[in-house]
Amino acid sequence: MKTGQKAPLPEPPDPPEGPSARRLLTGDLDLPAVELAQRLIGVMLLCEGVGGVISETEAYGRDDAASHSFRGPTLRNRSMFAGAGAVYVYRSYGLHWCFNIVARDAGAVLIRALEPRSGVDLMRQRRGRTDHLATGPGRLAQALAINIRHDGHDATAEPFALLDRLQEPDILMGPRIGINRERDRPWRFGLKGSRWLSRPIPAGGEPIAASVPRKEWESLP
DNA sequence: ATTATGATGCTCT
DNA sequence: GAGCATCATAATT
Repeated sequence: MKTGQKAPLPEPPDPPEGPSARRLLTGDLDLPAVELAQRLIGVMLLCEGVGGVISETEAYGRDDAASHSFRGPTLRNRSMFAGAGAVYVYRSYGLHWCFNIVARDAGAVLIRALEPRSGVDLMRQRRGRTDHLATGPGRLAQALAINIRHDGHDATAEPFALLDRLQEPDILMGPRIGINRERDRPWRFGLKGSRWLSRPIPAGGEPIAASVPRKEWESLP
């Protein structure tokens, strides 16, 4: 019998998604932030061919005090006002880059984690380690070499690619991480059962029907 | 296992 | 000067 030792994690194989997945277009991204955040779970994100399957997202709405767009356009957040499908990149805590895809009406979806699938060796090299390659927004950006120079680019065009999922995933929801305002909104979404999450989704964050928006979350009290 | 803390740069008050 | 949509390391149960 085994001791309590945890088994080393097998590294992910290359391209299971294959070339058959449809590439998402700007029109696919023109959704309210809460819907887009769910729509992107299971989608493959690549930057110059390096990336994997999105496993965790967070939605930030226009009328959401936790959102960078809440107080209107500024130099930093101008990409959030560039229309759905734009890339919004900002620096976090002075050290890390965070990658967002802009949703409808100056909302955005923070891509918080993905399952490495393509270019894993390069991701390891950039991260300087073999595990925890893209679980967490700062780690993800480092692994994909995303930085401020990508701000304002089109998420559906080179160097980026979004390849659609082939099946509707089961999605968990929970409170967003690292914010102090609007803590009550369960706008963090994760692929059910995935180990590629920055943190587990707390129990009680019940599964929701994949990609079905809940209107009651969309309006402010 | 969980909690604390320092690093670091930019935007807005 | 305050406050971050964070992460890695160290200290502590």
